[in-house]
Amino acid sequence: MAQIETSNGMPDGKASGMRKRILQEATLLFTRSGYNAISMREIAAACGITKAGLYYHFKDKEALIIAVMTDYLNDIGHLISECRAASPNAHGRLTAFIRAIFAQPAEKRAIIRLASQEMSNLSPQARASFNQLYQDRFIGALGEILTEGMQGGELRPANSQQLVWILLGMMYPFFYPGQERTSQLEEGVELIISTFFDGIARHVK
Amino acid sequence: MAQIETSNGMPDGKASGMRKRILQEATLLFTRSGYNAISMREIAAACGITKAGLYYHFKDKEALIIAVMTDYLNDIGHLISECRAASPNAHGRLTAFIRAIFAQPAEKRAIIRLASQEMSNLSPQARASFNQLYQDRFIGALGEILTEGMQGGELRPANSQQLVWILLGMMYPFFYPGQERTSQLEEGVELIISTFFDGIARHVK
DNA sequence: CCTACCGATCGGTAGG
DNA sequence: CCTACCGATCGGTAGG
Repeated sequence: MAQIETSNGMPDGKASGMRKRILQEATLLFTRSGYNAISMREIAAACGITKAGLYYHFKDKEALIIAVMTDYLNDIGHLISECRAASPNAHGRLTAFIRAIFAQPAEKRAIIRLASQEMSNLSPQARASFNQLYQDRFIGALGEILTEGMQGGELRPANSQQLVWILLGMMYPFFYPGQERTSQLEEGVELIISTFFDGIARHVK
Repeated sequence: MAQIETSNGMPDGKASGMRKRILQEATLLFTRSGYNAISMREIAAACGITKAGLYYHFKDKEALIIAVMTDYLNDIGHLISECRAASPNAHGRLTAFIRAIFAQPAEKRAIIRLASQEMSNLSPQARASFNQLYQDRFIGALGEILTEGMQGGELRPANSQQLVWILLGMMYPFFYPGQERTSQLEEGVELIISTFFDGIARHVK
């Protein structure tokens, strides 16, 4: 493939173009096969550079996956803020969040799974700092929406943190590179929403 | 540590004792850190034998993880049969299943997560055959319980296969080696059950 | 960003 | 010929 760089000769710029390219390719490869299954050589080859070139942009392999996950967590943080502003109640806010996540490219939302999956393979320091970001930007922000919904009487009282995990868990199977699951994605999204809020039992109206 | 073998001198027996020991240790290590993060040397050391000894019992690393996952899938198959027999309706059968899974040692139920997670790291042949077993013993068996519940009017109509994935997804976060999640496990189990069947919205009775 | 490499460790197998 | 391994090393590859 030909090179895609639209500009070069920027010696001190942070957004070098290649850095973004590396993050894109690493996201694809890591979410497809896992952190340990992907070598720095493979990522370099996907980017059209050598392995040593990778180490110019990222200190080591861990710094690369941390960048992938941190960038996405920041996106998620903004997304949750928008969903909160878009509706006054928990149902509206959370359905907006769920639909927005599934409107993303599959390899983007797969980073949520990647983060849970590879947390144990991070160094203790990286794990600690990333875990805090994960809690602040993601789990905590969703938990607040649930807590407010319970206080307003919209939702029945429960452990908000556990409910966040349960909601994310329901979405989890759709974060794998599935086969025909893609064509049934819209159906799955609505099933997640209706199950989470109303359950699957046939209620007497 | 001392050897734990209770008997020896069984020249033609298949259950050699060491084979079970290997499967136990591999289960712990693989579920804790993932397939690629654990070396055959580490598994051998945990068993008190050399790496070459491992290869006497298992042809290669893939055969070992396949054995871990297949043995557990067979247990699950029996478990689902028992849950089916224990109750006449979907609610009773599935709550029995969920409670039984969470009554297992954490590293046992973590194999469910391991299977989803490491499927992509298996060779195409192994993946194909394992996927079929997974579908037969697990996903399909649970899907049947849901389908029957819908036909009997107990559950509202929906895509059974997707609902199985959603139910397993809800349990998924509790399949990680969590910290304080263990003390809140019973609360989490009941929250999964009540959410799956009734949802989290405050319904008018 | 590349060429040219390193210490170490990977999964797997030899003869005994 | 068999079992249940061991000590040493194979060809390749990991991150750096």
